[in-house]
Amino acid sequence: MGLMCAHRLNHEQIYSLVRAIPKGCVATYGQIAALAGFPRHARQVGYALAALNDDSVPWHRVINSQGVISERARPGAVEWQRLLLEDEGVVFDHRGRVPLKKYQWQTD
DNA sequence: ACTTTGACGGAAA
DNA sequence: ATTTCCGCCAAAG
Repeated sequence: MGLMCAHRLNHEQIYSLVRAIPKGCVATYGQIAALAGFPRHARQVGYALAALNDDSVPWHRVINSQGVISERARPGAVEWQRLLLEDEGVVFDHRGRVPLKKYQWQTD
């Protein structure tokens, strides 16, 4: 039933947290890992999202710690992600970065 | 039981 | 500011 503290970070834990990111906000890979209880596992969050095959996960709300949309193999993916974010009100700065101060999901 | 495949982040130079 | 180094590992075939 409830959530137990797992001894490893699986993809579903990551997806659950990403589903909780409010519309119009962003979270960083490292932030999701830390919220899951695995502070230095940002890369795994990227791996999980790369393997994603689930429409219910708002993967576009996850960006890197610089406020930049991370590069990936598939051409056009970065531009697509930006459009999805802009559609929900996220405004990028002139360098193509999301101001984290303004849009990062605050939890605590 | 391997081997391959990937959307990171912090520190140091 | 930019580059390099290194720790990080689940899932699918």
